[in-house]
Amino acid sequence: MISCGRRETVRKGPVLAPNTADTPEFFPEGARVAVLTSQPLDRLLDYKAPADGCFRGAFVEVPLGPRKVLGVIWGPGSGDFDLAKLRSVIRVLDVAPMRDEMRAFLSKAADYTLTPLSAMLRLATRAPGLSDPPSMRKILRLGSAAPDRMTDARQRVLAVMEEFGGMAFTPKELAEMAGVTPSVVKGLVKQQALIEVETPRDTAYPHLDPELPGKTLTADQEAAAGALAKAVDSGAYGTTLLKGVTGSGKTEVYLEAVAACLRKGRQALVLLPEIALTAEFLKRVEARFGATPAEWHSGATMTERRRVWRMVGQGAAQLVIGARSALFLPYRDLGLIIVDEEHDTSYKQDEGVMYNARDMAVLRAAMCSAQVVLASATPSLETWANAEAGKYKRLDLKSRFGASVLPEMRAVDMRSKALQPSTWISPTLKEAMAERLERGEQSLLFLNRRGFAPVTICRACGTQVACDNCDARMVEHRFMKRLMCHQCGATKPVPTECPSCGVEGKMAPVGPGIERLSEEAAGLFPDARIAVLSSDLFGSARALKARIEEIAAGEADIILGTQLVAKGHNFPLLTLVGVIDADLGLQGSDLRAGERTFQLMRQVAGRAGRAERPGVALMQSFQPEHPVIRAILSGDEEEFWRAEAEQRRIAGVPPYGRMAGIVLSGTDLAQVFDLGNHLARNNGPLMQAGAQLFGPAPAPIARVRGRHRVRLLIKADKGVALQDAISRWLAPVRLKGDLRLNVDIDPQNFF
DNA sequence: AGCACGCCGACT
DNA sequence: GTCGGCGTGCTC
Repeated sequence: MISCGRRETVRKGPVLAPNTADTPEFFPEGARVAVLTSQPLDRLLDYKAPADGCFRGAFVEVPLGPRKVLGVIWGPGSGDFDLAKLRSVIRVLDVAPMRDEMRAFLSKAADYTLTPLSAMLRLATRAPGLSDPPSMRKILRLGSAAPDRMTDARQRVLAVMEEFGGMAFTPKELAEMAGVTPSVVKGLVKQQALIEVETPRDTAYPHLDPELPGKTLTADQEAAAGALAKAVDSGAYGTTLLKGVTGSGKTEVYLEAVAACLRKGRQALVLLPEIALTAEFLKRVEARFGATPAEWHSGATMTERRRVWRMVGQGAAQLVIGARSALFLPYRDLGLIIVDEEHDTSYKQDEGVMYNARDMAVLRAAMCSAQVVLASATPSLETWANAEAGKYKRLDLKSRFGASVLPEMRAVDMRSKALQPSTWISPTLKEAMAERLERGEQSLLFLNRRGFAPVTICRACGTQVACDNCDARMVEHRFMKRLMCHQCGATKPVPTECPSCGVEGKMAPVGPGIERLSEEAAGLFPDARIAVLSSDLFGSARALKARIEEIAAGEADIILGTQLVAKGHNFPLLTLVGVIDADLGLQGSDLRAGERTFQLMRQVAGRAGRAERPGVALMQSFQPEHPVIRAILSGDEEEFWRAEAEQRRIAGVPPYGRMAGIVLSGTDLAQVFDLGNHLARNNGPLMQAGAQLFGPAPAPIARVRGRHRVRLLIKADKGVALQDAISRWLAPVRLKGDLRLNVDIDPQNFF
């Protein structure tokens, strides 16, 4: 992460032109107002407006029972609550009020995801200290008085102040800069040669300059950038699919759209998968605009979050680079949303509020007349189909270096290879790796399985060790010398005797995991520097990113990675990608399995030879004639999408039909099933809407953390008002005991 | 989400 | 008798 430093240019007032489009309704003292609180109540509460009144959209503190909670003035009160019991809003908070378009966005998003509005508000207020007054700090200014006696040290301090005229320093910073002790500074303050001024701790983000020269674009990129800029200039809503293979310069192109947006005085947001939000990326943005933008991600400190939230609301952050939830920041005038790697599955939140940030970006943009750019080398079928149907515009970027830079892609037919037991690197792949090693280039082996071995089996009775809480098989993790459940995280020691038949010494690891693959690679190439990139080997996203940067700089010869490595990192020395098991994910019940495999392989393949050196991608497969594998190898993407689209159309599944999942869970299986059966029997609203209901059936992972899970699946035609039917269907449900019900509109994971 | 209210088992 | 378990229900 790049530190912006704390010495920002002091900037008074918002960077953007004042936005006076709407003047929200005012409620005088004592008027009845409806307040949305962040408490999970799922309805508005009436209060009396505070002394001095309040505007619609104001963030307020209200009494709720014995507590004070955060809320937003949503509109006039409903009036059906006893006036005598009505309590007063305590105070209006000192933050930018919520804009009408944001209120509308949260409402629509709540309706779409069937999530209580209060949960949406919580998503939109995930910053600390909103109820506190803006935190202040003391900074120093040059005073008018001259010090009584000029000393060397004092001279140095004043020189620093002169030199950095527009900058704000705390006493400590100034002392450090001038190389003097704090007491020198203190002395100058006492004599009024320096004056202490209280200023808000949260300062505006440095100004971004869209007029700085960008990278030289090819004619192709120029045309795409021009089209995006024109769309942004229109000031209207629109969505564009920006498709281009790795190395085609998508980032440079969409940064020009950002530049157009900044020129217009509107804010821009670049959404990235969390893992792609790297220092390297921020450096590219800084190089284009001359300063670092605001950054929003899960690892941000409280202080950073507060500053981003407040400054975004004041229009004092022109550009936010952020993960999924940056979509819910209180932008003052959002004109452009880039969703980079739009197909990435991490855009779908699978816990709590289950939303797809890609879809919500389109919704938000439609509500605030902004443009959306969905960027990807391998778009999701939904996006591809929307472009086909003309709902989205589509811009295709050719590779900057011509077609020749696409790596040579070949399948390694594993049926003809007689591999040693418990080895997974074919001779073909081994040979290619040896070549790279000799030339000082990097190889990457991709295997989407964490741990050492996915299964531990008893060679005496065939029992597979399963988790005590879930029905999932436990994965051996040799680095921590334990078995782990990837569903609930429970661990236990690797048993020496079979938990089922009791026979000693017959427990054996079966199948490959990334750790085991690294042992094999180390055995084949004892002198090579091997790096393993698996999410469970890193304590923090920061540590992982740091390691990725080291590797990119050449700190490894062989990189072994899980899903992580397919997410848009640039390894300039990489010229070989080996996909250990290209068949993983082709089978299975997930309707997007084919698409996922396709994206993953394309993207992993895109790693190879991104720089000047040509790359090779080898895919080890037991079914090299499978349409997905063949589509990848042939390079004919459109053919793949057309075939996949046709299959989905026939099956009536997204994007040609609508789906929703209902997951019921609880500790008592019978109770969970009872509820499932009850829901299935009382399915009137669904049937009236013409939807189909499947289940209840045990969810694919039937037990997680000791809770039984039962799933209902709803399928409907595209035109059906699915949310409306589901909410009418579920309205009478009262959950007893520890039963839980989760609605997942457009499920991505079928778990 | 909290927090109170309330209705049944094992203690002084 | 009463202390406290956490199921149920309310918060303008």
